[in-house]
Amino acid sequence: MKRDSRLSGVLHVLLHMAEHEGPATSEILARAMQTNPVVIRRILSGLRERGFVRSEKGHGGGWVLARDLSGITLRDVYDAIGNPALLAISNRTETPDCLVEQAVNAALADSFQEAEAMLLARFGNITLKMLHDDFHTRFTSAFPNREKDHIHEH
Amino acid sequence: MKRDSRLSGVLHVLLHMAEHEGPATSEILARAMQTNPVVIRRILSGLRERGFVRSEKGHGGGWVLARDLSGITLRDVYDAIGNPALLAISNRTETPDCLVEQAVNAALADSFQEAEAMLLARFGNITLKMLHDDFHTRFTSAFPNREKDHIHEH
DNA sequence: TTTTCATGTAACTTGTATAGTTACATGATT
DNA sequence: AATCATGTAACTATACAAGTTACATGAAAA
Repeated sequence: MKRDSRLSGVLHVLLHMAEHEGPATSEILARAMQTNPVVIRRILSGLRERGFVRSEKGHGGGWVLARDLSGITLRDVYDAIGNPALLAISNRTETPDCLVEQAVNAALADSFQEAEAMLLARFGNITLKMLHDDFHTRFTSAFPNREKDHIHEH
Repeated sequence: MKRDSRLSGVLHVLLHMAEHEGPATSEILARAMQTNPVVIRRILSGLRERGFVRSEKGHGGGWVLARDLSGITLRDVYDAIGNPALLAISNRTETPDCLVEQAVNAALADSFQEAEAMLLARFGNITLKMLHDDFHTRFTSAFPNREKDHIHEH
C-alpha cells in the first residue's frame, strides 16, 4: 500500500451502497472492493458516528445510507474518516530555532496551506449525487442495452 | 519520521551552504540539520547530477553551490530530489474495472491534479534567493546588533 | 430458546517509504 | 604515506495504512 486510499475506498463503498437494494453487508461490500470485511467496518465507523450511514446487526442486517446522496459532499466524507493528511511532504521541524529553517518553512507552509485549502474547497463542492450520476453515464455508455443492475460485477 | 521532509531538508542545507565560506562538509551541514552526514550526501546527490551543487573530496573538500541562488527555484530542487509524491492520498486502484470506482477516481483525479499543478507552479516561482533574503530579514530582526555571521547557531 | 447471521473491536501481521546508521572503498590534499 | 572528505551499499528504526484473526455483542429466524 503506497498511499492513503481511504477516501477513494469509502466513496466507492458508499456508491455501491446506494445501488444496493436494502442493507449491504460488510462482506458484500468487501467483495466489491476486493478487501476484507473488517476494513469496510473500520472505514465506515466514522460515517456512522456522523449519521451518514446506519448499520444493523443480525439477520437482514448490514449498512444503509442514512441521507440523500445530494446531502453528502466529499468534504463530509473526508472529515468523517478523520481528516487524514492531504500532503505527502512536510517540514522537517514545525517550530525550528534555526532562522534559515524558519524561512524555508514559511515559504513552503504558504504553498501547502493553499493546496490543502483548494482541495478541501473542491471536496466541499462535490456531492455523492454527482459521482452517482457520473457512474450512470458511464454505465449506459458502456452497456447501452443493459438495465442498470448487477453493478457489482462492473 | 511521519512524512517526506526531503524538500524542506535540502532547502535548509542549500541556504546554509550559501552562507558558508568555502566548501561545507557533509558533517558541518549534518550538524546544522541535526542529522547524519550520509543523509546529507544522499539528499544532495540528485542536485549534483543536475549541476546545482558541486562536491570535492579530500582536504578542503565539501559542497559548494554551482549556481546563483536566483537561478534555482524550489521546482528545480523538487525535481532534483526525484519528484517525490506531493499528495498523501491517492486512488485505491489506478485503472479499475469497476465503473463505480472509475467515477470516483475521475472526480478525485481532477482535484488531485489541480492541487499538484498549483504546488509545482508555486515552487517554480520561488527562488532560493527569495528564501535567502527572507532569512536575512528574519536575522536582522532577531539580532539587530549583530553582524550576520554564525548562522549555524541560530 | 437456540441457532444463525452480522456488526463492533481489539490485537496482531504485512508492506512500503523515509530517515538514520555502519562500514568501507575511492580519491584529493598535505 | 597519512589524513580528510565524498560515494555508496547494506542494514536498522520508525510510522502508518491495510489486511487478518479472533471473539464478544446483539438481532432475527428456526
